[in-house]
Amino acid sequence: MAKSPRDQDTSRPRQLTLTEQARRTQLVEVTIGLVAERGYAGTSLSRIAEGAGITKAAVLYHFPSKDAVVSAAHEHVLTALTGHVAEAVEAVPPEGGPAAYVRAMIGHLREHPRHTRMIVEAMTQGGGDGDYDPSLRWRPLASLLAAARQARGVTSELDLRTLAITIGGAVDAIVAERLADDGYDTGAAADLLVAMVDRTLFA
Amino acid sequence: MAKSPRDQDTSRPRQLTLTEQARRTQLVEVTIGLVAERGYAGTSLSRIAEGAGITKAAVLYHFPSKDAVVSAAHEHVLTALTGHVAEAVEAVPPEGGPAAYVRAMIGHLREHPRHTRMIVEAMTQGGGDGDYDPSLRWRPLASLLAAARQARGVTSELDLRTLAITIGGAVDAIVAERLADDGYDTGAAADLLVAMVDRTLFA
DNA sequence: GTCTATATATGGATAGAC
DNA sequence: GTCTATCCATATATAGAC
Repeated sequence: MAKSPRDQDTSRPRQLTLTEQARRTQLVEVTIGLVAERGYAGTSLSRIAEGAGITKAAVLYHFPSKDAVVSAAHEHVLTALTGHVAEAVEAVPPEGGPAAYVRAMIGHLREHPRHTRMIVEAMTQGGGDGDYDPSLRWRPLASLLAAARQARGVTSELDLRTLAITIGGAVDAIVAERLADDGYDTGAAADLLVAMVDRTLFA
Repeated sequence: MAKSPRDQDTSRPRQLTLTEQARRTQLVEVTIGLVAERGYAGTSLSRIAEGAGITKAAVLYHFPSKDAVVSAAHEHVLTALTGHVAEAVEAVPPEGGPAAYVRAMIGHLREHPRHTRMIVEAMTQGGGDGDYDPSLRWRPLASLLAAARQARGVTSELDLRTLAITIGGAVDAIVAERLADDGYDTGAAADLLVAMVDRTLFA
């Protein structure tokens, strides 16, 4: 039996061949698409194989299991999202951090609607990983909120955890609405959310 | 083969026997529990039957299909939630409607954590129904917001659709956080959310 | 009203040929 | 590197006995 690329010795990382890379990328893309339109439950090994034009066994040559394919897809969309948001936040002064965060999140998910479903599913079911830890999401944002307040010299009491959780949920809901209605103006929605947040944050 | 109770002539609705009622109720309860702890995907006919102490075939005697069981469970939790919230909203003057809505939603889901997962799953995958229509959720809330503003005589421009969507997402996120952390104070969270909403609504 | 037995489909995964 | 063939588990659902 041929050795799977995943089984290679990882101590001296080897360059994947171009075709291997292409296949893996293709499989990840197909998986993202399937999750987007049929949901996590409707994404089977058979359909992934079918979408890529190969057999189930061939898929399992490139990845050790179905969960590994889904995890790779999950990681891919998450990396893209966090990278985009981090870049946007770092490009503005601390006071503008929260606003940049909100606009980058909504903007990215609006531009990549196929990624959106994948991310949502990953949060509710832990798509391949163990359980999802919500604090991974709100803690970074809470830090951002604290930094913004400090930069403005605001010292009043405020539950930043709840504010961060609230913002996260609001972003999700706005993106979901956009998914259900192409005509929904996410820019205006982001503006309103930012206004609410800023008023609360700097009060 | 015995006639299923679901196959009866519906033109003259018949009283279900007590044992039938009890079984159906039990099956719905078991299903809610399963969805709560194993998710929608992990809720199979076998496990429902096992949980109720009967066989798969027996379950399919009381319901025409597995999806019918899940739909019934879904309907049950949704009816309980909307009933509770409607009652709370009607008990206060219009200006207090939005606050009552938020507190009732968070309070109910906090008191019935097993229902929560079921409702969330129903929204993301349409648990048995077709696709979920988000406007079914935000439209009633938007009306509530409009009524509150009118009662206070506020006439400024405000995107009530986005505000309603935002509130819904925030409530979901707060409830989810509570699910992940028993120590999270949902009362304080509701207070903060209500404060944010009222400030935006009556500005 | 509930069971046994069975039909049938689909899922993920493996062994070994080529 | 990909395929055929196969295995095994689990799923929903039905037919008919009791």
